[in-house]
Amino acid sequence: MTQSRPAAYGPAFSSRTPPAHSDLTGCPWHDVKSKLREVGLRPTRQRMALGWILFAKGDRHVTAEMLYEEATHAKVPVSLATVYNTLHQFTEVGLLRQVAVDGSKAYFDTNNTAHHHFFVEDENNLFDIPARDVVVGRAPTPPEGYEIARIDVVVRLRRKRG
Amino acid sequence: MTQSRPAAYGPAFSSRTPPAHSDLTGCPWHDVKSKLREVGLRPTRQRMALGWILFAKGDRHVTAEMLYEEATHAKVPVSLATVYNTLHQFTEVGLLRQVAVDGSKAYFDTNNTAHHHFFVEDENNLFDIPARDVVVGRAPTPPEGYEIARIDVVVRLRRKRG
DNA sequence: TTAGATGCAAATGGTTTGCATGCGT
DNA sequence: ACGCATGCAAACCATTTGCATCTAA
Repeated sequence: MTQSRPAAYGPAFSSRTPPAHSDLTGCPWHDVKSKLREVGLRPTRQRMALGWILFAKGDRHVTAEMLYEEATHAKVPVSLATVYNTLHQFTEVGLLRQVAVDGSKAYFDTNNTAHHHFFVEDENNLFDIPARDVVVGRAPTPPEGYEIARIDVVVRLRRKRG
Repeated sequence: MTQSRPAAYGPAFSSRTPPAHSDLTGCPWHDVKSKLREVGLRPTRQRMALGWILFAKGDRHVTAEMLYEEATHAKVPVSLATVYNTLHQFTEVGLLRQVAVDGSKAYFDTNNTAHHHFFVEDENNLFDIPARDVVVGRAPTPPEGYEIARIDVVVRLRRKRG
């Protein structure tokens, strides 16, 4: 659950945002700022910081509390309320996806492409299922008047005893 | 497993006085009592009542609050704490299954056979996906040291706009 | 009789909200 | 300067817990 510093930028990060200025190519700060601008959110200090933490390291699954602690550790002054606000705003504009696995707390996923999850209840650990391992065979027929908004698959795991 | 109740049972649930004897074979009161005995739970007044409400009408998806209100309406004196206790105990022994769809409240499903769900977010409506409409094609390979405990599929629906 | 069950109320924990102050444009 | 953004603390809500009182066996 602990996160290493966002100091080292993750590998794959630039899926969009053509590099504008040579020396800053691929710089998360830039990417985050563009990301925010693109979706119409003012790039404030805390949104930038949270966005940096969230998107600079590839796919992540965080809870509000986790993100708050990370930000605090990273010496970024943010209130928990703002973390919640930001997570929701990011979700609204499609930057994040909310995953319901544990009735008690909400997880947010930085990977908003179609994919599913593994969840280890005893460890409260949530992670992506490799895209190869397709799980959904065919979508069920929705009842009259409804259409499918999304299909969530959570494969719950337990430690193999032995 | 044994889910299909004899069905025909009036909605009216008069009082806490369980019909004591006579021709009660197949009567939910009986079934519930056996059910409880089988799993080693003492058939107390409130457990009987809650079990009756839950299992006498086929597949159901309830929240603690819903069950509490139903019981109250049915003139069954139960405290909310007991409803929670009972739901959890029933779940532990396999009489119920907990479904995580909405991060905020917990739903309990009386159908504990393998199946999945449709969930209409705007209506907070949860219901089973017909068994025919198999959704899971193949199970993903769990990571080393883990095994699959269960696979939950939630197909989120939205009203078809038209 | 006695372990287990229940009820109430207070405690918890995650999340939200109201409102005064701060900051990006 | 304007208006959204932020922080804090109080409010909220679903759920849990402590403890004294019942009750099924």
